[in-house]
Amino acid sequence: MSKRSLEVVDDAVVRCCSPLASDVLTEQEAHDVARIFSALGDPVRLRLLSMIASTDEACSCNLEVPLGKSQPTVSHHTRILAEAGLIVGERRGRWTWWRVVPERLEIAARLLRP
Amino acid sequence: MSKRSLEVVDDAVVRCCSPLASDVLTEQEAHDVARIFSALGDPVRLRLLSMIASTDEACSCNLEVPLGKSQPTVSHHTRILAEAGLIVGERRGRWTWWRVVPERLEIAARLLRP
DNA sequence: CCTTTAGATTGACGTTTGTCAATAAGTATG
DNA sequence: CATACTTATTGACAAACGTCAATCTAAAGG
Repeated sequence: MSKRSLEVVDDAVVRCCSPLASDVLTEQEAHDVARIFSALGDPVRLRLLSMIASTDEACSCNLEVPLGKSQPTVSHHTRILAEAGLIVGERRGRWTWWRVVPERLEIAARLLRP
Repeated sequence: MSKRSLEVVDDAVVRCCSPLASDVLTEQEAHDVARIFSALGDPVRLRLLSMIASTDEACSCNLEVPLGKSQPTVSHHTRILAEAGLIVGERRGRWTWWRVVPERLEIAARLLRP
């Protein structure tokens, strides 16, 4: 695991993919995109992501309460979203500010819709 | 569990949702959409889906070999995709023919891209 | 320094998931 | 019916996941 948990761990998928119906995904492509979708495949993470997406930047300190999850749990989920490249965090002073990475969402969207 | 495993189990999500950034997802919305994304969140299922999407209809008999998975495993994955509403299966004679449900993919896509 | 605060990490736990062998169920054909 | 064939289901098992209490790390302010 990377020393800095905030960065995108796997960016090979940036070049991925044609729409689902165009070509059969290779195992590598499928593996890479599945990482994005499985990060999206949890209700708590989806709400987390929509909270971050609804503002320009969101501080972790504002996410815990509305989610109704413990601080370690929120941290766990932000980590997974970050490792999937869907959000990036920037530490400023005491707080970490999160924002979405639209290009990353676009990769997933492009697979689902021509 | 439904008696007929081929039908869509949960279609409440058909009305879902605005793009991620528009509003914070409710728990119910998040739960419903997460079901779609988590069905997409496995490499084998993604390849399965892209195989089906690449032809009008795909027979299970043609999926096993290229996937390199056992017959029960393929059946398991088609079931999960079907329960997420992403594919529907129709039994014709000995074979089951699968096809994708584009409106269902569209629900997921609309969440990711305005 | 010391204290406080925000966030990450660790460890433990029960649950869910992906996989396959074995078996059952449904369908065509002799 | 009996047999062969295709798909679904069951049961088992290891691996991965979601959760939280406890702990650690890093930053700010006195």
